[in-house]
Amino acid sequence: MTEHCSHSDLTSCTQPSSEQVAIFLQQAADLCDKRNLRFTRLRKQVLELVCRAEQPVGAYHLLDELKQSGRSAAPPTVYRALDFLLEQGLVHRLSTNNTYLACAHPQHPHGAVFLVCSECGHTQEVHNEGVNDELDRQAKQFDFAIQHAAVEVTGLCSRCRGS
Amino acid sequence: MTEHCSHSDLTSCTQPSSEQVAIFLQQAADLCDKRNLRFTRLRKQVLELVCRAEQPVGAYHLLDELKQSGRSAAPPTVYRALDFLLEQGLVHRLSTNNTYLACAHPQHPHGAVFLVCSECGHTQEVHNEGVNDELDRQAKQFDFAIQHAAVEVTGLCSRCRGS
DNA sequence: CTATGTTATGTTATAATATAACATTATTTG
DNA sequence: CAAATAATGTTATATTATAACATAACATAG
Ligand SMILES: [Zn+2]
Ligand SMILES: [Zn+2]
Ligand SMILES: [Zn+2]
Ligand SMILES: [Zn+2]
Repeated sequence: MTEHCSHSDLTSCTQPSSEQVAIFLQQAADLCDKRNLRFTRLRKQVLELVCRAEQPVGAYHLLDELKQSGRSAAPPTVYRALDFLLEQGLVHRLSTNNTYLACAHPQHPHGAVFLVCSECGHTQEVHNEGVNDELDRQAKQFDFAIQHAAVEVTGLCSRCRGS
Repeated sequence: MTEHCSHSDLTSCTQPSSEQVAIFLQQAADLCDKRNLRFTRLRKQVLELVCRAEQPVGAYHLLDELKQSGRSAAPPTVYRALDFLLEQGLVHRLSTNNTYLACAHPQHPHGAVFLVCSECGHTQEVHNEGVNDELDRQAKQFDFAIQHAAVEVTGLCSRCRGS
């Protein structure tokens, strides 16, 4: 049904093993190669930081990490890298809390639903065709051409409810 | 099916007639009364500005308008009023473009879908039970307790596509 | 392998959005 | 009225993001 994806067992790229991160970065490199785009050291570094984060991270958090790594970095450094990664579908941006997270399935474009815990920040990326179909239907009814759907659900994860 | 609502003919409170605005403000006053909350002059003024706006407006735009009206105003002035109106369900906040718009159906709480034109800014509030049901189902599957769902669809309205 | 154009990054400054903290005023309640 | 509570005023600052221009790295043609 979908093409092979090393992350097919994951609903999110957060908290992956080192090996999973390595595979993810290689996939990103391949994808950029295929599109004749440069997967530069900076872009790779930012993607790795996003990928290794336990939760979606803010741009200035990434900036701090870049600086700590010894690299010269200012806000445009990280925002430009993030913009590139967003355009290529390698990361998502959560507008409800201004954070970024690695995409669980960068191979194919998709509308995603994010379940964002307001307590611990843990965020689950899920792909829900029912929601997408319903939004498509709704858009058609209003003669509206969808460019991007941000579906961000805030609430409490099971762990934070202790249940 | 739903209780009476003077806005039942509207999918959004933007671009209403003066009379519709007046009715809306009266409803807001009644609602605050019922909840034993103060619908102060500032809160009323901010709600009216949001309601009269042709499109969702930013906080600093509202701030400018407040200043122009002669009132002493600083950022907290408008953010506090907006926070109150948000809590009471009288306005919505769009996190994708940091704007605020009057709620089309403040009488009953609801999950809403917003169709936001990226060209002209025109925004349609629609209530889609299919989306809500699907999100509820998805949340249950992950044992996730929804607090708020932000469903913001960016795209081009029919007018901006010239079709 | 240079010259030249293009893409990416460095750097400084600033814009846009939002909140903290504390003083003052208005409103409610006893 | 006095005391408590709620709302607003005021100043400063935090957070998020972009503009503008300089430099460096890379690609491609001659
Ligand atoms: Zn994704
Ligand atoms: Zn949690
Ligand atoms: Zn509404
Ligand atoms: Zn439009």
